[in-house]
Amino acid sequence: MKKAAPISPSTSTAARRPAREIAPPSLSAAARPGVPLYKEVRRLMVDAVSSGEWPPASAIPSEKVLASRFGVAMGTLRKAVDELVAEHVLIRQQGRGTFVARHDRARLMFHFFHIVGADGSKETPTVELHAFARGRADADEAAHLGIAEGAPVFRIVNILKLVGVPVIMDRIAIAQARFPGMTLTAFRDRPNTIYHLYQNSFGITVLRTAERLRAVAADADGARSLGVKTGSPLLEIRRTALTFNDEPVEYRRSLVNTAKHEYFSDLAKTV
Amino acid sequence: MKKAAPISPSTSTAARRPAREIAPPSLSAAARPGVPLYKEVRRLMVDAVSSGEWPPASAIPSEKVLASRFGVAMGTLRKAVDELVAEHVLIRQQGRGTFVARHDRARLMFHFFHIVGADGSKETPTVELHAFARGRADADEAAHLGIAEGAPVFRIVNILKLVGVPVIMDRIAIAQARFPGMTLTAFRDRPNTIYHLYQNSFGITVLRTAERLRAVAADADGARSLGVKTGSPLLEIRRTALTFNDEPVEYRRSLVNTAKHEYFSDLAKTV
DNA sequence: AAGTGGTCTAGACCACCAT
DNA sequence: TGGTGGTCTAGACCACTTA
Repeated sequence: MKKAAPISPSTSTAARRPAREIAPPSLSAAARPGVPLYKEVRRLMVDAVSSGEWPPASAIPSEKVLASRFGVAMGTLRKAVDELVAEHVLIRQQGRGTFVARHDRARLMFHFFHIVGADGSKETPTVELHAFARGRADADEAAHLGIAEGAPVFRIVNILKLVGVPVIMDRIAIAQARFPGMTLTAFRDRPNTIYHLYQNSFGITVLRTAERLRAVAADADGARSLGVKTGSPLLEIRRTALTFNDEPVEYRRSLVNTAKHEYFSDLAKTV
Repeated sequence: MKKAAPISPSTSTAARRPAREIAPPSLSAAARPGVPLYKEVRRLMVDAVSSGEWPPASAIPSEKVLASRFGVAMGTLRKAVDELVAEHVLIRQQGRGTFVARHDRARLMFHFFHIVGADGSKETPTVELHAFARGRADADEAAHLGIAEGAPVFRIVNILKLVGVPVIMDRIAIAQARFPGMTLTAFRDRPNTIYHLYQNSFGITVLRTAERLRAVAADADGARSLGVKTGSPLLEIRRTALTFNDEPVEYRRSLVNTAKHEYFSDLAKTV
């Protein structure tokens, strides 16, 4: 076995290790008792991604190389990669390699944009920045961002238009501590999606979201922004965007005019 | 190799087959070219479940037995089972066996009931049957049930109460052809959930749902049923419930009073 | 003690992509 | 042609449940 740094053949919890590795102390990362080897490999790979060793869109080393680097068999390495592919952290491409997932427009639309036309068609919205301000987190924002009440935040208001008609008003709150140096111009002039900006300029990758929805009556502000009468029913979405380890990074309150659009939830495969 | 009925070592598409199986014709089910072996195994297992050979809650044969029965290696068999477990068709229990998933109350609440309190807590609702009737599918129902307009349907109206307060009005439509012999009493006196009734009395297992949400103003009927004023904002959910092969089996329109509750969507792991 | 699923190994050949 | 991921094999030992 010419492997480099076997993670940890130590505990008797995981499956059989080769006999010639009965004793050697864990070299790089000690696996805790009860944790399968492939989970430990997975953790090391998440570290490599979130630390920036493997930046977005880059190709990671081949499975053969990684198996050797971690001192595990191909099957074990693949099981770790399988999980990260399922969570959209990595993307496999047969014949080409495995890549760190990048937040491009297609991914945003597919995974994080749930408003569709009445016929189920999904259009890309045009985004208009209406406000960018510094402030201090209120209780609601603090709770959902996992920060202290009164901690400094950025607040952004966007109006999203579909086929020229305003349909969604987004009010976004992010912690200033997580996005140091964020500016109005960075936000306004970004050539790509907002999650792409988070990822490329601040090293924050949004992996999943939790959303809570309710029907509300339009207040004066919402009514004006979306061109409906005060009191009209609007769909309110409160979204928390999460990164690695389920850490919250963005809190977004959206108002949606569902007269000609709707929210689509495909609680699909393998939830 | 003392395996029983190797699925199909025929085409050169899948990976290596043992040399001594170069020629033998496919015995039970011919795998089509380009289809991996484990997908074919998976298909056979789905057949066994949906045909009733493995009824709900029953233990399926052990992995060793199944690998032999299908003439594949354990790893291949496990890959097929992995998928069905991820889709909640099967449930693995270490040391006990693998079982066909059953529609009990816990599963309903976890996978198919998305209304939570303002604090995120989930309570089990009490269900009141308000109407049961035969009718003919309108265009909307026909489209979502995959049947012809005018085809016979059952229509059920339920009021769901949380802590004694009516919060949800469900209007359910199902094709009579799929639920022969369905009666008011079967519906009213079921000791378990409605999906449990579908599964046990009609052999229909609901696997997943697609939901479309919008905010609407309460009409007279909805307002009366939910105890709110006409015109109040209500959350409308239109749900299509699907079984194997994504066949629609139930179309449900719900109205939800989201004054003190909300819809929770955890577009979580591995969507 | 026997049987089940859970993890892991150390390979093999295949399909695909880039060169 | 060489390298990548995709599939598959034939085992092993471990952890857990049940009897």
